[in-house]
Amino acid sequence: MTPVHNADIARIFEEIADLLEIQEANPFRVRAYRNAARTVGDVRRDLAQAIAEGKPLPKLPGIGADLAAKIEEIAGTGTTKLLEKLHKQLPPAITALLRIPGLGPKRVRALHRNLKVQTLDQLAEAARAGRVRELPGFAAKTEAAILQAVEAHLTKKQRVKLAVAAQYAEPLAEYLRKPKGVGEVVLCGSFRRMKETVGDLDVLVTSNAPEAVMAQFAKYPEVREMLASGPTRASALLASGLQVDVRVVPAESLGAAMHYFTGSKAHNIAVRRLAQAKGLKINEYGVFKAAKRGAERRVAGETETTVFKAVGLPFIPPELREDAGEIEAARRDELPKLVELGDLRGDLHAHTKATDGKNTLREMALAARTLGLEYLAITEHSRHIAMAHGLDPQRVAKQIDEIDQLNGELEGKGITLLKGIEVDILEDGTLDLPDSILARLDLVVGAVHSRFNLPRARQTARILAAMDSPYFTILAHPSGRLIESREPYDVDMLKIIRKAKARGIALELNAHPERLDLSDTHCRMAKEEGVLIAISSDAHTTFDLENLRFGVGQARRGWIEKADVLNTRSLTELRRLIVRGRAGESGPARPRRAARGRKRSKA
DNA sequence: GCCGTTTTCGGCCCGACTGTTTTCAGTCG
Repeated sequence: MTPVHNADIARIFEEIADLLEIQEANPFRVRAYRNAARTVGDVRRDLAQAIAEGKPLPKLPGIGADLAAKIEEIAGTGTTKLLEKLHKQLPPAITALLRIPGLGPKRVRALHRNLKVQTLDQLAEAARAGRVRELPGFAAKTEAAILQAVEAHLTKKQRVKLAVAAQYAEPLAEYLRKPKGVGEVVLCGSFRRMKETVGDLDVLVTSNAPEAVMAQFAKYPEVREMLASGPTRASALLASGLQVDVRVVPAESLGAAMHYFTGSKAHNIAVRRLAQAKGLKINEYGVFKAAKRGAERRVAGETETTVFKAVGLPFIPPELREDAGEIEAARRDELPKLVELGDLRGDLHAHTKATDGKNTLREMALAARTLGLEYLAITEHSRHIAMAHGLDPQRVAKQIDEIDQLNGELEGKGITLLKGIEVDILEDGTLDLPDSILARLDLVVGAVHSRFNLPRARQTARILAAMDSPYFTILAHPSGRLIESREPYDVDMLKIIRKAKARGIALELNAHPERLDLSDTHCRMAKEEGVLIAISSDAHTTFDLENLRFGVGQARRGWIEKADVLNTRSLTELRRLIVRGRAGESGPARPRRAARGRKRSKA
């Protein structure tokens, strides 16, 4: 049997939920399985491994005796009798039909019962033959929509990277501000939460003339197709393929609507549950208290702060709203004070024309100064990266001289270049340049750029070995993933984080929108272990320096505070921390302390 | 299927839009 991971258990619970739903089982039973899937999927500890080691299953919210037993069963056998039973009653492939927009459990059940549809292909076939429209509850229009959706599903669009979504979202928001009567236009949803990818854009508009907003939206030149359109709400597909949902609310509901449309869904559910316990109801128009004879009294909703206050919480920043412990932390008034872009005093990873960058040393230095940074580390690739003209020791020495000279010219101008390198970690864990040259640099950023598919143990050992170098300052893009296009390499991140702690090494949060690596969960892990994060642009052009804002967004999602970030330090303090790291002291990292806010109770 | 300093039974988040079963179920976010 292949090893069972938490994601496997989660997938089985999801499948059970889908199948039960098609069978019209008790919806709360279905929800219990969906909640369990999410909970298990988010747990950091490998449950099957814990069970194999004879440890008791931790108490997880929403997992009672029955589901706990099923987790143990899946851990032991890779499946559960309930799923097998459901597979005998319904074709396994049928759950794929639920992924088609417009098809829920009721319709899937009808399609299966009456047309014997079991797969997406069979569904497309039935729709083309005009058999779907003959079912009660379906008609020609529905049939056409289903057919189109099934065909589109085969060329499923990827989620859009945050930085890409920003390019579409910001001009649209500007456009929607034009009609008369418009107050605020706020981009909500996962975009506001700074998630690394965005599924669709949620745009909130306050206006006393919603028709004008809807009309304006319908005329937006980038709208390819209106998917739905009512007096206060509309959805459209943009030419870019991005779906946009626009919602108009009165100004007095702005806070409630912002909270509602920012999500996450899990966070909203948790907050509404709190409200319910206080006899309150929250919707996108406000917070309401039941009054006499079924009437309702509005008690909050103008701003998000009033919404949170109504349920007894301080304001929770959008990036934390994942129901990942933020509500518990808020209740105890222990929310982190999240790092902000303005807290960054330098950038510790950048390239120039000497390798694969596009700008000169001077151009990069001046661009960094323009952004208000006090220092910028130049960290070129090392010789192993031939295609990027990686530097050999002679060229590193030459750049050291150039930087010294430029720093002399820039003296007193508010920007200092640091001499660094992005040195390759070779397959055997050695570094791509000799100590003699590394010793002459201000900082050494180590990175994996090859052999991504080594087995977990070897990949981990490789990186741990590299971190033994006394010059190693920062581990660059620690997981190696490229969002939506390359999976992270298989490593034991906890071991790496603990090694970083022991050696006084910082972990990079690479702010490039393709990477955003560390992930938010690994940021939290690093923080809990007392390891500092370097939020770095990995700039290859002067423009790239502005990507730092996405890195900060990701750090905030990872509960990172100013003090957790290496490059919020002054240049003097930074140099001191690096020297301590070289001395083998528990360098940049600061003393471990209790995690602020209980971790997600599910984790 | 889970959960409980108001409960071991009876709750479990809520409203808009669409198409069609003309008064509302199904789906979605």
